[in-house]
Amino acid sequence: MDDQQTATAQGPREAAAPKPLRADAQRNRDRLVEVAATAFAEQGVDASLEEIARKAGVGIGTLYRHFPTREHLVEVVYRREVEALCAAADDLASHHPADVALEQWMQRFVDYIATKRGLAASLRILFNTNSAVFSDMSGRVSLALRQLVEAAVAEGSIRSDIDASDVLHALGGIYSAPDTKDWRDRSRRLVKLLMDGLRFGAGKGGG
Amino acid sequence: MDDQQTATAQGPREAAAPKPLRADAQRNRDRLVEVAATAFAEQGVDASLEEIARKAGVGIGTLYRHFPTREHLVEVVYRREVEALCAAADDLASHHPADVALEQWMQRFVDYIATKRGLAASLRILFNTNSAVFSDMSGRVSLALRQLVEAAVAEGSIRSDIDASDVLHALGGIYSAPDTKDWRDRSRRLVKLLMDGLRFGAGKGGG
DNA sequence: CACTAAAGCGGAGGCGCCTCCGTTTATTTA
DNA sequence: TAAATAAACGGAGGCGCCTCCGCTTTAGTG
Repeated sequence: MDDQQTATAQGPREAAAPKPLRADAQRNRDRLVEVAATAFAEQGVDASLEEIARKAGVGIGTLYRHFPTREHLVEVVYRREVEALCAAADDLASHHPADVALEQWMQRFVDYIATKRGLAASLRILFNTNSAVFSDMSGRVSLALRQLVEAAVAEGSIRSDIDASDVLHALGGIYSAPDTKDWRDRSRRLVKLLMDGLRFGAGKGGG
Repeated sequence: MDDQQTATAQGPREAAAPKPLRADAQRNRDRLVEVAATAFAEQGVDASLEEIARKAGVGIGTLYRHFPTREHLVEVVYRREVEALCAAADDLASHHPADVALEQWMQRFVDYIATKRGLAASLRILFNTNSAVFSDMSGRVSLALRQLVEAAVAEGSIRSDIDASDVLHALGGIYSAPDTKDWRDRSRRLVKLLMDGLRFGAGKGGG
């Protein structure tokens, strides 16, 4: 995740040498992504690029050299966040009982989605333009979820007659829920409810 | 079609009094639509609004008063063109044998689509935002087509074992064809081919 | 360390977007 | 026709986008 370029959509066949950036360039690039992540979260994907550059302490020209279009920048930020979400799965799994890890991860998922609501339209454009990005990312997310669910089933802390895709389906309901003011709270409750259901009748000795 | 406002998406229930525009306002509005139609056709929907205003001989403020967003203007232009296309159907029908009218209308349809290729993405945004526009417009187009087809069948100049929806389906193929350089020519040939097929085995005395 | 080429920087400049509001004009009323 | 007023005009101004290119910094070489 901290690797340098996260090359923007490699050409169709093979990934040519990504070529290491000069130290200062790398620093600026990281700064820009960092600032952009905040800006997009706070103001949506229409946040001013000039302001992002300013806050990152670089010239607008530098921003454009690294990210020739707004979409490039959005994509990199989006990837980074999905990867952080997936990394959190491993982290939670190694510090908590499996069912707790699952629950906390789902709550974090809700938080993540919360920042993306309203950006749906813009993201949809991105996905239409480059649908590989979307399938790649959603693949990672569902992999992370599957591992958490399977661990919890194996541990016997949730019931064994469901699988990851059922849980994903339930989370899908969260995403498509109308965008009301109390969306976040309702979603958190929904996750709790879901966990209660999952824990109910868990075989103490595993599936 | 020369009516004044072509109100931009009336509220959900009922159309309130559209209120006549002042004479100068009407004149400016018409001018803007006229110029915009040309500009969009030549440069795509990203044509400069300031330049459109300039060419129409009005200030940018006037343009924005009439069309608060770019999409409003695009929509009005789009409607106007669809209506012209449909009106052409009646006109052709009353000046030519039905099969000739049908053929010429389809060629004109190809021309129309030709100007819209590449704008697909922008139009899709419009339709996502306001899908009523799309269904309304496509309804008009298919009505026009149906009348032409039925007249030709009745006249006996094309075969009677097909109907308008078959023809529409064939035209759909044209639209979704890849956007190559020779698209227009290929489409014209396709229309000819389609007409040959339609004429083949036409009952001389009607269906 | 000095030197150099390549890589990177950054902001001025030109353009477009859109809002705001003082000025102009069409229409109504007397 | 003149006055009154609501409607419409239009462009200056502030901001953002993006390109272009002269200047600076880094990484390599002797």
